[in-house]
Amino acid sequence: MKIDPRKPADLSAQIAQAIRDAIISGELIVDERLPSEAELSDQFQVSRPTVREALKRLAAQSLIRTQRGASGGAFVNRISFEDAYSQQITTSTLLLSMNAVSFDTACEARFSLERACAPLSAQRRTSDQLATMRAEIFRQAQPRLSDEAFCASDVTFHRALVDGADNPVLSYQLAGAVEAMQPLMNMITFTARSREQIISLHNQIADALEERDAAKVDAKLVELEEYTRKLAQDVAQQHRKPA
Amino acid sequence: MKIDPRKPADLSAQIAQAIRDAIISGELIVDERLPSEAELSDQFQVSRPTVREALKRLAAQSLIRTQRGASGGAFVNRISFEDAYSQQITTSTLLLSMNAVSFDTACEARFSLERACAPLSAQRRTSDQLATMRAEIFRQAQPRLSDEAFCASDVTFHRALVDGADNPVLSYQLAGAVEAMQPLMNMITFTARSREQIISLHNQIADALEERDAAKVDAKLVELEEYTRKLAQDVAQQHRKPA
DNA sequence: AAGATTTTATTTGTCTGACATTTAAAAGTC
DNA sequence: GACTTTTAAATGTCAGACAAATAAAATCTT
Repeated sequence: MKIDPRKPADLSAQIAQAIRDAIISGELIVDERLPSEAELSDQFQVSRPTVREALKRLAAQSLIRTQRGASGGAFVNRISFEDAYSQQITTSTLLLSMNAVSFDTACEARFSLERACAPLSAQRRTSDQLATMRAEIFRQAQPRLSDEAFCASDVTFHRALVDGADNPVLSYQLAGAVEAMQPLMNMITFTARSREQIISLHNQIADALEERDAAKVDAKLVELEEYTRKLAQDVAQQHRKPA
Repeated sequence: MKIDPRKPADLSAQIAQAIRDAIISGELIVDERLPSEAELSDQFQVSRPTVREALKRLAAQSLIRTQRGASGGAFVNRISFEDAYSQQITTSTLLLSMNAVSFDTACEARFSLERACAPLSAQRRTSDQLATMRAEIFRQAQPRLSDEAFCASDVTFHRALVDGADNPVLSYQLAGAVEAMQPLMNMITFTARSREQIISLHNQIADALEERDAAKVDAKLVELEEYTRKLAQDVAQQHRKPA
């Protein structure tokens, strides 16, 4: 692990990159302890605060964890699916909100990915997952539910569907797409009529999963996508010419 | 933005989270300048190094960028698709390598997602993207190509397919899945026979895209997935009883 | 000798104060 | 008015110190 002090980039960024490369290449393995901050400052010929800034960068990416005390230090972290989820959700959410991604584009991506899970989910869904979906549908039918709570329940429903595929890699990839849509969905005002429609489709999706009918799940997801996009269009139109 | 100094977590982590929340909630908007490090240390009642560690954490997530000099400072960064790609690839790659995800699981996820793009790509692919795919197929046919280079070309081919869907959100999500598979794919030794088979399928996929035949693209992707999994199984079997 | 307690050493977390470097704006010069 | 110089503000880096946590070693007690 070497750095070039003449490079224009910040030393702490260079050091972080050097350690990151070592982790990715397998030179440093999971749970291995890095040299102490003092040793690293010697090794890279920089001060301790600079080393610390580098380590904090890596900690922010969940690449290392630190522990105080004797026999403490910085350890290479095994990135868990949990860690990866939350990072992905943060990034995806900001990516959509900051880059003026159209509702249609996001919606298309989300439903395309979700439909990719549908056949697997139809095969493998557990009764627990089906029960979760039914419970969320029940919650969605409560008339006093706020729009935000309705959307949150929608996310839970769809995550259960995705988890039904029983493939953690798929679940991880989808987490970003499904959750990142939520702020966009929150812009929609759901009328009693539109909620009824969505709940009906949710019920049909749950039915299809119960029957393990992949084609029907797919068809209903297509319907749901179309309906969702229509709702968004209505909102956009009302914005153009308000009452 | 407030922090609680009594909390067990590191101050720099708390400060980073407070600023992160402010960005996510929209309290801080893109290109807005954060207070200077000195001002932040006053505000949070901590020292400048602690503030700096917090800022480096945010910089590692591409949430802020910094600029030196007068009228410099830390600015809220617009997360680009580029930034998000590279972060996602790093995370996905480590996630797979560190968590003993089986080849089958990763492969299933990757092809499921890719098949989600196929119908859109069949509709929208440009002739440029088709040309890229043909060029990569040509490269793959070079007999002197190393296994690593063959895999790299494979990634380029499949990314072109995904980009054909003309949906940046989909491309972003897929980048992780496709690229993260590469280290796993690199474990496969491609014989002349298996390369021939893969190239043949690539050609048929390109043909199908040229004809805008979504069903055929899908079918060929299924074939390719099956063949890839078979190759991996052979490798695993050879490991069990080596020559 | 075994177990409980205290001490000690190590390591990260934090602070203070300083200097270097970069950069844009202000001041000065022709 | 255009160019040059100066200045001020901000981040980047350094050195040295102390605080706090923690595990291991040493000591004490029974």
